[in-house]
Amino acid sequence: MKKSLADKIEQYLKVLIDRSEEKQIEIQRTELAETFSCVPSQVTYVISTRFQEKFGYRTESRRGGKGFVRITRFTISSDICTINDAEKFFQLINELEENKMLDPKESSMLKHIVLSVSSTLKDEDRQHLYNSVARALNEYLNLNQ
Amino acid sequence: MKKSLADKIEQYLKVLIDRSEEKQIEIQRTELAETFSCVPSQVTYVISTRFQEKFGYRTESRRGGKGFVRITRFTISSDICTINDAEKFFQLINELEENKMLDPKESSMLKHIVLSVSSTLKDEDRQHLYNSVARALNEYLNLNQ
DNA sequence: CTTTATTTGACTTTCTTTGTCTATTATAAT
DNA sequence: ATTATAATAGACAAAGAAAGTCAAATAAAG
Repeated sequence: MKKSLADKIEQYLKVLIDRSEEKQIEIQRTELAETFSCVPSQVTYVISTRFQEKFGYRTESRRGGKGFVRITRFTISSDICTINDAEKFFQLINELEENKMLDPKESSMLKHIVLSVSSTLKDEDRQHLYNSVARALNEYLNLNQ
Repeated sequence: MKKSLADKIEQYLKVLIDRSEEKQIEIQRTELAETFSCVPSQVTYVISTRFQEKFGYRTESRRGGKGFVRITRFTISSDICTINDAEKFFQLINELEENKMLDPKESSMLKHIVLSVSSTLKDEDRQHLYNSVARALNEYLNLNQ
């Protein structure tokens, strides 16, 4: 397969992430664009298509002077949580966020809390947690229009 | 991350606060500006963007001769270890809301979810839930300053 | 040939830096 | 005591420095 520019940038970033201690890198969009002699929005394109949550990456960024894009690879260690349920729960939250039922902060707060709490539970309790939180959240959102 | 000047000043102040006995410092805006070779309003900018109530800081100041800016880090008084019933949990949430660490919507959403989930649990699991959610929430709020 | 993915560029938003002008307060002068 | 002066900090706005958005043009895949 002939590698597109997007593929090359993707690979470049993934190598950087793999090599990094924290499985996390920070880049400057403009700088990276210069490295690959392309427009900055090309970098945005690569990040938004290849480094989504569903692929195990999270991104944050800051605009303005000394701005950056941070990409983190998160690994859900399969022995601690049943990927299936956590994943479905995350999916639900993401959907709700997309549909503007949840703000980004609310969304990330819920994810953090549920993930953290679930890690203290036994397998069957964990499953119950995802389920009951999802139902409670649904109920709350219905009650509040 | 390439640190902006604002980031550096922020970090400097946070170190000072952490080291202080009372989690409180007093600085002179002009002096600090000189230390960092910048205009005084840069210091104002850092303080107003990074040391807001929602991040757990309060500021006071006085103009004129012997003027100062005082920054206080306030900590949530509730001891998380003892959060093991609904009442204490709700108290914590209310406190966080008063301190602007949580919006009203976030606050009521959390209450609803935790109450609803807890109603499906046995007594000892319920205790555990309040406690682990409180911990996770605290962790989240700390991570996001 | 149609559909999907990539590339590009113009425009927008956010965050930072700097500067100017205003408000407040302690102190010195009257 | 009253007033003037100097020493602060605050408010606000302009300029600068990134990143984001969106849609049109192009290329690749089916």
